[in-house]
Amino acid sequence: MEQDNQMLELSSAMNTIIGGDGDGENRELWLDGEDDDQDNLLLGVNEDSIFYTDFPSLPDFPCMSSSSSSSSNPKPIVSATTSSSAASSSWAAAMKSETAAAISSTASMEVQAPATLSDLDCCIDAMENFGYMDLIDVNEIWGGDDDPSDPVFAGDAEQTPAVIPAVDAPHQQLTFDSSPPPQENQRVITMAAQQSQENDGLTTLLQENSELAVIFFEWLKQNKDNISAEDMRSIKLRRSTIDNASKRLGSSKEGKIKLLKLILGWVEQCQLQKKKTNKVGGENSSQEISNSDPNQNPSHNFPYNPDCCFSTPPPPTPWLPPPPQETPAPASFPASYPQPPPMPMYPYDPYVNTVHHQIPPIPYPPPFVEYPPPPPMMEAQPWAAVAAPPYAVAAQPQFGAFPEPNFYACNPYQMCDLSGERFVKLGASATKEARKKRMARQRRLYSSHHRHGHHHHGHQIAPADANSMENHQNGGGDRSSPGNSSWMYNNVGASSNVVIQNVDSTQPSSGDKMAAQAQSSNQRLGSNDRRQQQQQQGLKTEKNLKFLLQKVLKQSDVGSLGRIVLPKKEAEIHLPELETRDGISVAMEDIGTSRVWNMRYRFWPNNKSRMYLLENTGDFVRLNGLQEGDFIVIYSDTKCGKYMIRGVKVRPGTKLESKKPAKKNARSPSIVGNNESSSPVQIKQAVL
DNA sequence: GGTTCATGCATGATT
DNA sequence: ATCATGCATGAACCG
Repeated sequence: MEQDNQMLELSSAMNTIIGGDGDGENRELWLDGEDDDQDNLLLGVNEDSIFYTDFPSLPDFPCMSSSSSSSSNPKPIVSATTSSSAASSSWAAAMKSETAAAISSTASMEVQAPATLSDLDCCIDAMENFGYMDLIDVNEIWGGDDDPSDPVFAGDAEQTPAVIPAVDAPHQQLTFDSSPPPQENQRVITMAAQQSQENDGLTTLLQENSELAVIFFEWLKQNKDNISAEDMRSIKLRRSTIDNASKRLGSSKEGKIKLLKLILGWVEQCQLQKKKTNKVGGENSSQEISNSDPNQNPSHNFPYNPDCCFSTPPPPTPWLPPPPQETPAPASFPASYPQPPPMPMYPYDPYVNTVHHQIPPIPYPPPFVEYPPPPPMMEAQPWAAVAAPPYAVAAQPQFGAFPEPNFYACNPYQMCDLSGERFVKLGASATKEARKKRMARQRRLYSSHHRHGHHHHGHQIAPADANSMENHQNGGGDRSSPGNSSWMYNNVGASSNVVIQNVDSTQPSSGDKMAAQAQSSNQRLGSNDRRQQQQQQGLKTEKNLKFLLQKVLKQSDVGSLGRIVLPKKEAEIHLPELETRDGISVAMEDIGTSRVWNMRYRFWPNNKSRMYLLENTGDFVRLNGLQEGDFIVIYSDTKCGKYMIRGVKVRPGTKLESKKPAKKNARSPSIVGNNESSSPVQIKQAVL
């Protein structure tokens, strides 16, 4: 509520500045009073700057570019374009020659303001999302409370001479809470005027109002480390600009205060941008790292990225997943694998072997995900090709499992645009350390694995542990997994090319040519289709899924028992070893619905053997409308380290059940043959 | 003969 | 009475 109120107030303030004509076609830009580029707006971003000193520049703020045509009340507010081209014609043109370059060359930026209330909303949403990242405190930025000292929203600012309190806090808000002594006031005015000499517009503005001077001076104090006197001399504001702004903002103190803050905020942005540019040009990204430290000054750490998500509006709500109704338990497979491949060095995979966290749902553009091809028969069978859900589907946000250190990188929305230069740097730098730690952890884990004979009772580990072990046998990016049964899609580099690797040593090598051909054909077809679909979508592959096992559902699997018997061999190979009959709980993400099912993987003693079961499958089966003859496929996501399950319905009329007697004792060899040949698992078993 | 696995059914818990 | 759990049985399959 409070935030809503503030949003309204802000919007109102913006309207005031804009002039409130509500005509999107008639938006006028000013500051220099000449720039017609309605997209170059200052206010919105600098609203932040008003609240935070040293706030990084936020060019191309989200809301603005998303703005839109649909808005009935577009509100471009202030424009301060200092991009190289515009500088010469507008803002920079007003500068004196020797100083103009200082800003124009370093402040190649566009600052935009929320154009509409909805855009503002969007901004806030985005900020809140970043708030998840602990990078900024939304409440602080937008004022969690009805803070009467809020410089923008406070209504009594004009009545109260502004004095900015201590400036120790790095991102302290400018607040007005008391009046300075008259002498001090005069001194401040003088100093401010001196600082702003050669700057007729700004000087005039400051001299006109002592309150502004105080604000200006305190701002200078706060930014003394970032903004030098030289910098200040570079601030050129034409008197006409001031006058123009005054018309919009009103000639009241409040209006002028707003204007001053906009100006100062803009200067900060420019200065910070300048510094960033210099440092980035330097080489090392250590500064970037430090700046990206969420534990540091949040206002510094706003994940600004020129190419960031803000250039693209967040996806519409259809992307939003339904709230998780199933509590997504962390994937918790004990790290125990019967035949771990030899492993000279535990490879790093940023997306695997990480502790899963439950996170709140965050809207983000779902990555375009390719799912590994089903085993041969799935696509070889005409019914499967039709009945199976598309392999390339838009994955929706998950609630259950995200890799710990790379969560942000895994989340396209929070990561904004992964191609964004700065974010790439930040992400790369930030993950370096995590990578080292992970590698060390993985080495420890792996060695521990061997020391304990693969008995990790109760140890929770992501399925990708095994995958990382397997998939990196051949080195860094090679995810082939010799000695293990799997088909993998490999996300190669950033090109989203998919490499299908059949590295299933347990597959029939020569005996089953039909299966092999079908498999090969399937992979080609599937790959091409997926690639094409992917290109159409223009999205990136985000996941590496490894096929683990498949099971044709029997009547007892889809019945009321809510349990599915898993093929023993595959279960023992691809799923963690179970020490106790109680097994382990495992979060299975339903690929079809994106729901995360908390299932239980366990076994029953059966004679001298075991019988493996997946329990709590009832809802999953019902939701997917699975029936006898349909099948499930279980994958592990090697990037995010979680299990994924897919229910595949067979084409109506060709269901296996029609070929299969209900009673096991009624099975006949011929029928059995038909039935089992439709199951890759059975094929394997038959061959093996 | 050994193994796998579908499912019948006994038992206990819950409503 | 119903449901959930888990064991036992036996058909099918394999070597």
